[in-house]
Amino acid sequence: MEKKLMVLDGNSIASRAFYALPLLTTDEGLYTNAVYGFTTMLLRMLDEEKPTHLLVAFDAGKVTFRTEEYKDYKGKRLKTPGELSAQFPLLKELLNAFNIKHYELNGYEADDIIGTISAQAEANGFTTLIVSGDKDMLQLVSDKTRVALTRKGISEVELYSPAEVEAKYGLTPAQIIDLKGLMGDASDNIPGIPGVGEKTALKLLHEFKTVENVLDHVSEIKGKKLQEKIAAHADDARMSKELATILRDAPIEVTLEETVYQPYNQEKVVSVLERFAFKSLLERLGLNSAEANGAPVQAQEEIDFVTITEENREAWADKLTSPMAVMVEVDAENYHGAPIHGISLADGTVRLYVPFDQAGWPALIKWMADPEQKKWVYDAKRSQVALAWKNIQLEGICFDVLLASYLSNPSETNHRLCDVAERYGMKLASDDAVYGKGAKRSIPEASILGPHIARKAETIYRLRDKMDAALKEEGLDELFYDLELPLATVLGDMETHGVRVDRQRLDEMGVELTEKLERLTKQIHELAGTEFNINSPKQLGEILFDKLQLPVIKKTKTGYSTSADVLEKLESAHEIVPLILEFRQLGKLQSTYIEGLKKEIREETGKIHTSFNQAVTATGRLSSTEPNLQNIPIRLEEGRKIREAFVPSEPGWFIMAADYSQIELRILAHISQDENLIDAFRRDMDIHTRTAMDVFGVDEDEVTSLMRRQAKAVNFGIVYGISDYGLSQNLNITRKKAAEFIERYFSVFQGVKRYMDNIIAEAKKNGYVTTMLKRRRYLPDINSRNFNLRSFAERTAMNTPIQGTAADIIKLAMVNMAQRIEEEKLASRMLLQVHDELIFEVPEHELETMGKLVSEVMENALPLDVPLKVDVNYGKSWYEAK
DNA sequence: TGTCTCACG
DNA sequence: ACGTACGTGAGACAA
Repeated sequence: MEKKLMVLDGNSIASRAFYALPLLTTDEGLYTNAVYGFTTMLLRMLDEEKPTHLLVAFDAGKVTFRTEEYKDYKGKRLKTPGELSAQFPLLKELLNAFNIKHYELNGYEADDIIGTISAQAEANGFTTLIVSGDKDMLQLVSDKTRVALTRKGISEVELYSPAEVEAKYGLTPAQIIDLKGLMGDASDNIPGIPGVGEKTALKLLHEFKTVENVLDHVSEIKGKKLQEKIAAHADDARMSKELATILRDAPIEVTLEETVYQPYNQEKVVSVLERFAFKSLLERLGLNSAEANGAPVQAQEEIDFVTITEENREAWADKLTSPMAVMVEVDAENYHGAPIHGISLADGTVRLYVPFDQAGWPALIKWMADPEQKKWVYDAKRSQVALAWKNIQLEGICFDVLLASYLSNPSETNHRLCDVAERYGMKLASDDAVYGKGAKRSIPEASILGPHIARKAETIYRLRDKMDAALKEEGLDELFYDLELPLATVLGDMETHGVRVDRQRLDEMGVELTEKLERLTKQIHELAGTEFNINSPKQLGEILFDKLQLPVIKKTKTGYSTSADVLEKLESAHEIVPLILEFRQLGKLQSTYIEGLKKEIREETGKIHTSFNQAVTATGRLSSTEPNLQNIPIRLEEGRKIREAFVPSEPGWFIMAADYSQIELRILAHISQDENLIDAFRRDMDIHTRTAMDVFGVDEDEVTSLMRRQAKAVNFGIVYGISDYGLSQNLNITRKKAAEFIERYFSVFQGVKRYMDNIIAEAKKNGYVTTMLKRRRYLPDINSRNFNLRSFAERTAMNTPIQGTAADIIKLAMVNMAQRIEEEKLASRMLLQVHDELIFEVPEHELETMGKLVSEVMENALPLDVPLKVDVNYGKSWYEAK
């Protein structure tokens, strides 16, 4: 059998885990986050790699041969925090329980143990995988030895063979040492050459291969300053290289035979995991006998219910009461026109299951359509729309478990009924368990299906009071009852009505695009000198950067980046590049919008029926799927033409589009109370021009188009939670320049600055931020010691109240609009929402009324200290409504 | 299934 | 020094 050694860098992974995870403690007061993170990583790698031999290497003590040589080695490193160092004994205890060999050697680092054992492994025909968070390890990569580096804390690893090292750095593994020699390593206090960072070091190595060779050819290096620096620090470079070199022949006493990975004693492992309170790991290893092995399906309580038949239904008619939980079991993910298995009902005493062939039960039809009969459901819109396709009306919904769960934590992606139930201490079999997953999905026999659906209604019934209390507790009840719940009905009506799409128009555009794409394909293949798949980033990268030798601007995990911003920088480098950009643009139109949309036109109605998802985004926005009608092209004219195919569903009608102007910046003005920003909007100025005037200190007529463009980018940045790096990327300017813009912005808009500081402080204190309608988003990483996680949370804290309040406002406008259309008995219909705009179809004689009504309702949805402004346009298609 | 790319606000 | 703009969904490719 093939021998496979896995070596883990104990110190590196444990400290990565420590900084990536919150500081977990057990009841006894043990800190365990590093141990926990290390263990999950270990188990994952064991699972994926299935090694035959296994070793964990640790550093030993402060004094190593490297400190002897260079007293400042690791000199500036912050002391290991006590909360971390206390975890190493625990980690070793856990490794012992798992029967995993660990080793440390006085005077040497874990690196050297790893370097030595892997050298021995290579000599003995092993393949080796080294797991670490330290890039230095890449120098050990070879045909037989791979390195897995942790990414994003410890949640991912990136595997390196020689090819990946080459792809990422353009270096051989051995040259990694030279890289360190030149650039140094601040965390280990290895000096390198001052002023030489990764970019310069790579450039030098691509040309001269080694540190020694660089030093021998100083005079040939471009840049006088650089030459001087290198000459002055030649010894530093030599020493740095030496320090960075991992030993392959340390005097270790551990042998390969000792690292054989053997089965462990379950009792010992259980006792250690229990002491550390690693419940999820116990479960993962199947070690907490009862829960992990017993199927949850059996754990749920049996309930009594009656299945409605032709014969017994008369007797149950008067049991349909108010309130009652209703579960409409729809067969498919996409509920438009989908089959329905059945409907179950529960009111605490009565429990009914109505197979769908009994759905024509007159008492039920009447009860469902009666708005006075209160219904509690899971996913109101799904129930309403699926029934509407069967011409069954559902009214009177006054609780929705899905929406309640979403509001209680909009960052949660899983709101399945079974999981919500579990969070509230109840058991319910998952749909996956009952129906099967993927290819195995099937409808179970009636003796399983009926009880499952009946249990769902029962679960909804039991959840309602608890969830209602939870909503009130968090101040989310108004948002829920007055906004989200009524909105579900409005959205359901919009989806059911659908949008008329002119298939012929799409066909015509498709034919034109096909011709253009064929021409472009030929030209591109000719210029490349070979035929290849232009849609494959891999093949395209090879053509551009290997064959045609264009300069590499950016790389991805898997190879060269060929994204539009990279290609735009290469546009003048080769005539093939603009053709590829055009191919990409037209290809996207063809596949996603022409072909994609045509597939979504329903036979039954000749319309497209999207689904608005009301419970996915973390900010409170809607999203749209199958198809997504919130990303129909508009920015480029060729794409915008797609909108010509979106037409009214009645002859002679019009499409009307009403969009909020700068709603997010207006909200920012209101919540920050920035005087300058408020003034700008009260004067109804062009906000980007005004920003340019203030930031660049010029008069209105001196604002150039460049200045306005840059000011616009700054405004976007402000809304997103500004960072100098992000702005520099967007504007293609240096980070320093971007930082200057931001500083100048904040000196003029001091109220905005104050808001940004305050909202972050608030988030740190409360653990969440809120919108104007009290919608809440939790930010668990806001106090993280991991810079990346924390920064992300801070930007989110700045952005969410703005984006979320905009979502609140347009949702209010939608509910109000639907009500006004009904009250005023208008024929017009709301069709779509695209975050800051609403699309309607309107008969000619209602154009004037609707134009006024829409702007009135939208502008007054929520009064702010600045006016909200709405632009209304209409035309014979969505394209013309501009 | 994950990755890349790109469409929108 | 770290490595990023905020929020989405879909199609194509390559395992």
